[in-house]
Amino acid sequence: MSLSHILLGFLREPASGYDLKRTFERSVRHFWSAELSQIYPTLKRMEAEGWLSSTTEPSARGPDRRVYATTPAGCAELERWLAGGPSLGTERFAYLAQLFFMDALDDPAVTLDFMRALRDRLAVWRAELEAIEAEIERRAPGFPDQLPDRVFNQHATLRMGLHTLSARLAWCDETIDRLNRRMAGRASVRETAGAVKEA
Amino acid sequence: MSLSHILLGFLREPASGYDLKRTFERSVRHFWSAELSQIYPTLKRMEAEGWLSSTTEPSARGPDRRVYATTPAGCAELERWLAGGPSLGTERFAYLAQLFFMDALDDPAVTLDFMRALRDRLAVWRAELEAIEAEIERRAPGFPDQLPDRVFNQHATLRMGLHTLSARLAWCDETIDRLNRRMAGRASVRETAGAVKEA
DNA sequence: ACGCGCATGTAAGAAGTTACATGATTTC
DNA sequence: GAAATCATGTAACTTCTTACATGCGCGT
Repeated sequence: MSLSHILLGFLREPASGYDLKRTFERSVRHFWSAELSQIYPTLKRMEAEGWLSSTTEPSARGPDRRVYATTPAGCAELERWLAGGPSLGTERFAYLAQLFFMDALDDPAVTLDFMRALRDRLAVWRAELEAIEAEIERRAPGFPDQLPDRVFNQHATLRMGLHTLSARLAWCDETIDRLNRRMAGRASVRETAGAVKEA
Repeated sequence: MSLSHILLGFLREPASGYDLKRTFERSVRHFWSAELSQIYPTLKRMEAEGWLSSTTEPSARGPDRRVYATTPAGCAELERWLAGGPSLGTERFAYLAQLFFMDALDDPAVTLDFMRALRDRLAVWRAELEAIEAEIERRAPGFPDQLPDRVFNQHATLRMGLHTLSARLAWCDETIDRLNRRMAGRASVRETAGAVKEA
C-alpha cells in the first residue's frame, strides 16, 4: 500500500491522524489524497505491524490527540520503499474514457463544450499550483539551486504538476481547434450540398 | 463506477467478457485497464441492473461464450454519463510520493538514479504510443481532418497521452539537470573546504 | 443556543488486485 | 505431450469512498 508509505514519510515528525490529513491538503494534494476515515485505520494497522508507536496527549482545544511516530522498523520500511525504484501504477482518466465514447451522443458541439469545460477546470487547477510555486520561490532562501534536498524534491513534484497541466491545456486547445475546423468544414459541405440541391 | 460506463461504451457492439478484455488492451490501455476478474462480475451486475442482456453461443474454439449487448436502459445510462461533463477523479502518482520523501535516503545520487530510471520507463511508454499513432495515421483515410467522429475522439485521447508523456519527460530532464548542477556545486564546495583545511 | 474547528473513530459498500480453478482446442 | 490461446468464473484481500456517530471548547 502506498498510503502507509506516505504516512511513514510524513511521520518522520510525529503527528496525529488529524494533523496528517491537514498535511495532505497542504502539501501532496496535487498527486495524492486520503480521507480521515482511511487514515485512522491505516495508522492503527501500521502500529500493529510495528512500524509506528503512539502516545496519547491532551489537546489545547478539543479531545485527546493520539500522536504517532515511526519506529526503526517503520523507518527501514520507508527506506526500502524509496530504494525500490519508481513505482508506476495504473493511471485512470475517466474524462478520457468519456471523450473516447463521446461519438455516441452524435453531436460535435457537445464534444466541443466538453473540451472547453475540461480546459477551464484544468486552468483553475494550474493557477492554484502556480500560486503555490510563487509562494515557495518567495519564501525559500537560495531558490532554486541552494534549496535543501527536502524542499528541492517537494518543489520537483510541484513542477511535474505544472508541466503536465500545461501539456493537458495545450492538448485541450489543440483538440478544440481541430473540432472547430471539422465543424466549419462540415458546415461548408452542407451549404454546398444545399446550393447544389437548390440549383 | 466508471468501469461499467466504459463497458457500456464498448458494448454498442455486442461482445463477451473475454473480447472486452482484449479490446481494453488494444484501445484504452493508455488511460484505463481492467482484469477479467473485475470485468466478469461487473457485467453480471450490469445485467442485473437492466443495462445489459446476454445470450450464450458456442465458440469456434474453446467453451461457450456469453455475449452481452446494451439494452435501451444501458444506452440511456451511457448517454447520461457522457452528457454529465468531464469527471476529473483524484489522481495518484506513487512515484511522485517517493520523490517527495526521497531526502530520507540522504543521497542525491540515489535521487538522480531514480529520475533516470523514471525517464527511461516513460520514454519506452511514449515510443509505444507514437507507434500506435503512426499506425492510425497510416491506415485512416482523410487523416486528420476528415476522420469520422469516433476515430477522431479516440485519436484525441491518444494525443493527450503523447502530450503528457512528453511533458513528463521534459520534467525528468529538467529535474535531472538541476540535480546535476546541485551535485556539481556541492562537489566544488567540498573541494574548496578541503583546500582550505589543507592550507 | 448554534455553529465551527478540533479530534476520534466505525460501518457499509464500491472498486480493484492477485491467486486460484476448470476445461476445450490448436500449434509446435 | 506440452504450451498457448480461448473462455468462464470464484475467493480472498486491499484500497478507497461515503455516511454516520461522538464529544469538547471557543466565538457570536
